[in-house]
Amino acid sequence: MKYHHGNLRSELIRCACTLCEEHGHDKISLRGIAKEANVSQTAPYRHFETKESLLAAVAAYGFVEMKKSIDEIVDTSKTSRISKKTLVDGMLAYLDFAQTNKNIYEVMFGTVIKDFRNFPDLHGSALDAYNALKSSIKRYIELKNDREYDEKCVKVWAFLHGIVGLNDK
Amino acid sequence: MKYHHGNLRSELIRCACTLCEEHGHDKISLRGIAKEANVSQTAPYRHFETKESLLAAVAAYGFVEMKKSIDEIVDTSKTSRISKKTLVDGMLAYLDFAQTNKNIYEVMFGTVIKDFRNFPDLHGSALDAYNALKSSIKRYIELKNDREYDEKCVKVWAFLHGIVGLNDK
DNA sequence: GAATTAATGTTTACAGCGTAAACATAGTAC
DNA sequence: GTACTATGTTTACGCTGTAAACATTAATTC
Repeated sequence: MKYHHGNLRSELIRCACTLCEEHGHDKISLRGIAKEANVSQTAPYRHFETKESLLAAVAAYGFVEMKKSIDEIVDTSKTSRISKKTLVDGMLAYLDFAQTNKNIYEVMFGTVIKDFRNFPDLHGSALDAYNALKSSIKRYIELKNDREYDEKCVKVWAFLHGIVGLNDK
Repeated sequence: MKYHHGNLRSELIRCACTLCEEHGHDKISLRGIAKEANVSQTAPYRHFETKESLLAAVAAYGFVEMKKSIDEIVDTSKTSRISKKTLVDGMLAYLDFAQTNKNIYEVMFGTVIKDFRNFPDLHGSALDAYNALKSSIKRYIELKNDREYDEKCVKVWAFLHGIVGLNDK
């Protein structure tokens, strides 16, 4: 085995995602992730300042995948009208993602990461996911201005997020 | 100082609530709580099987307080009609409680407690809070049967919970 | 009321955690 | 080739949840 891994950073994120989804974010340790990647327990510190910032990368990955899920139903690059069914399918895609990636979803929306602004990548990919939902709303109803789309989008997102949060309770 | 505390159990819950609301559930330790209550670090184990079950008591306390908050606006023991404003005020009471008790709310709805059914008291007080919201809906609109009230109540709760969850994001 | 038992406290111990510091090795630039 | 930088390892520290053994007090039994 060679001393330098080559692409440890992305490998760590991959391992973290796998272990997180398998056991939950509160059951995984930096040491366990390092072990899974076959490196020493402190190797992650060459790529991530803290455990939180590795989990921020996990969350960022989650938002990218979430956007993909929505995009597969409603192509956000287009602007033509969509049916109510398609809009609802997009929302169901959100719920399906949350259910399939329960533990990563928890990292994305829980209190593990205290402030998204500390992690620009995460902040960016979260915004992308938000805009995917907003775009699908734009293609469904006509509103006066962007502000109104934001208001509608936040309501929809809150409802969806609420359903996810109350699930199994 | 006497050897036996007298009412350590409730004192521990009180300390846990205080420290939790002050620092967040992920920043507090059993040892810290024990120290706050002026007992040895393992004393809590005479009253709680695990840290999780002490936090379950914190969550239960939260639901009791939450029900109180709603009850103060909409007396759930009565059945007379209420105005839309009163209903909305009840919902605002929910949001206000969540904001004021941010960290305890996190314990109530987060993944700290894996399964409410492991903690009958918690399960009961959560149900009481749910029924307080449901009662206020009953006093506002007339629906066909209890099932429909449940559907409506879940939607309202999901929306409220979603708003709380997306706050500061 | 003394003896026994149960309840509730303390002390000690252990393995796992995040992470800081010192050190080792490998790839890059001149 | 030599210096520098990036990226790995080893070691160490204080904190954590909690198990086990022990101490003290309260409750129960006779």
